[in-house]
Amino acid sequence: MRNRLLSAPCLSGVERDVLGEAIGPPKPVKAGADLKRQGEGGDELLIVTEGWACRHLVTRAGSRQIPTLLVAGDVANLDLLLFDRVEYGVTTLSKASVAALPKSLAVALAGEHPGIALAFSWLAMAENMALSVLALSLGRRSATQRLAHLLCELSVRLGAKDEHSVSFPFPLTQEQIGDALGLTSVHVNRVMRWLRSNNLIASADRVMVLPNVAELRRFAEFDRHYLGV
Amino acid sequence: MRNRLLSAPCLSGVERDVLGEAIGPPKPVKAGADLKRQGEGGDELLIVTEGWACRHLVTRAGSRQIPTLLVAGDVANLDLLLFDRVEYGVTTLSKASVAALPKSLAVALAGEHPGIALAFSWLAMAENMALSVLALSLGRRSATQRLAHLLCELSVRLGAKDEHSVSFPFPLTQEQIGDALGLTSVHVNRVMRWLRSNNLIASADRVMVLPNVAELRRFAEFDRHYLGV
DNA sequence: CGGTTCGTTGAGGCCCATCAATCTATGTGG
DNA sequence: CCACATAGATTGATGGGCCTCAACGAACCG
Repeated sequence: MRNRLLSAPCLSGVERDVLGEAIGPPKPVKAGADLKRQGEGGDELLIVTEGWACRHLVTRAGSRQIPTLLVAGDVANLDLLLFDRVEYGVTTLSKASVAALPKSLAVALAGEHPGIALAFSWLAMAENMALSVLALSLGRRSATQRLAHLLCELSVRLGAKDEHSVSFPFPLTQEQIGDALGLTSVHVNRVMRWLRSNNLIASADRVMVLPNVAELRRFAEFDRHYLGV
Repeated sequence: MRNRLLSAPCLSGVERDVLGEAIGPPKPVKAGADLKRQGEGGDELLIVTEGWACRHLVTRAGSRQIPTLLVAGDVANLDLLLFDRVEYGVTTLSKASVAALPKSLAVALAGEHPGIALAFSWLAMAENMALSVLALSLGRRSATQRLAHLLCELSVRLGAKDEHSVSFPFPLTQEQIGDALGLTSVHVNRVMRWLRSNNLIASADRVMVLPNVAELRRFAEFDRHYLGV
């Protein structure tokens, strides 16, 4: 089972085990469940073990932005470790399973094991790079490139084999995609049509197919280095 | 002298001193100097002690995005601590002074002092929240709100007194502002004109004046909580 | 079978980019 | 000290990418 936190390179074998055992058992959650409201606190880190979730922010007018999509193995609210409140909400986007790591326990472990403290840093810095690349997308890329780039990123994060053609489960609605890309669902639809008609994607039922990953990456100017992989 | 890293709440007094003494002396740098190229490595953390700098990414077509403006006290390339290469460039935007903290020394200190390791985490997570809020701006806010929000953020980060009217040094060109907001310099100019004609800003020579901070914040939907202050 | 969510498509309009010109400020060399 | 070059600010005209509004179809579900 993939776990982004446990895969930090700065963890020793012992530390990895200790940290792994501190994480509670996964619990099933419905789609569309608000795990955390924007600005709330809480006393446990949430780890998505199955399905999809996201962090999101909302303007007063009600439009939503998803800075981070969360897939199996991702930590939802890492910031909570060192901040009392967290400025984003966490919501499931599909049926999912979520495990908890008590904040106090995480802090204690970080104090005892330097490698665990570094693992938290590592994860935070990795998210940092991803968010910087997102800023480039949102600020400077066309809608088409933005979507293409997101799909390239997800194919890597979901561990798809690096072959000519790639496919992975993809349960998001076009509205949710739009919220991740700063677009409306209507425009996401048109952009997907364009990518499909150019054989860069071939979505089926809840499954995304990238028939020619190399070309899609070239088109999106995707460079996987920023994912820390 | 403000220092973002040393102001982490998880540092003990001793740790703060130890970390402070590990940082080298500030060295003067010209405006527009490339301290680090996109994708480069390096063996020292850079800390801006005076003037302005930025992290930036560039598309193949050459358009630039600045995810983070760096002012006095900010760490430029924190990610370097745990990653071999860093996916953004660092450039000064004005005449500046920059101090260095050797990477190996920083890692060693983090290993000996849990509080120092947590301070790195703290800073990374704080940047994380700022980047998430940036994503909301870039994805969902109008150009005018984006600029207003940036100015509100800078007034807080530069430590301006929280009075009815606020002013702070502001040496950026309109092109650099555009790169931070995902806009062209031409449009930045028009947006500034609009804000000026509505008495929300009153820029003088290299100095930004916010005559009515409360109203500007309301307009920008600015909530300083995300800055971890 | 009716209701709801999501995908799809069209028409029209606005925000912001693009291209281009002018103006000012700053500095530089003769 | 002036002529000139350069960078940045300002303004106009035009166009396009994406939003908004609206309608309809398709899939799913109780």
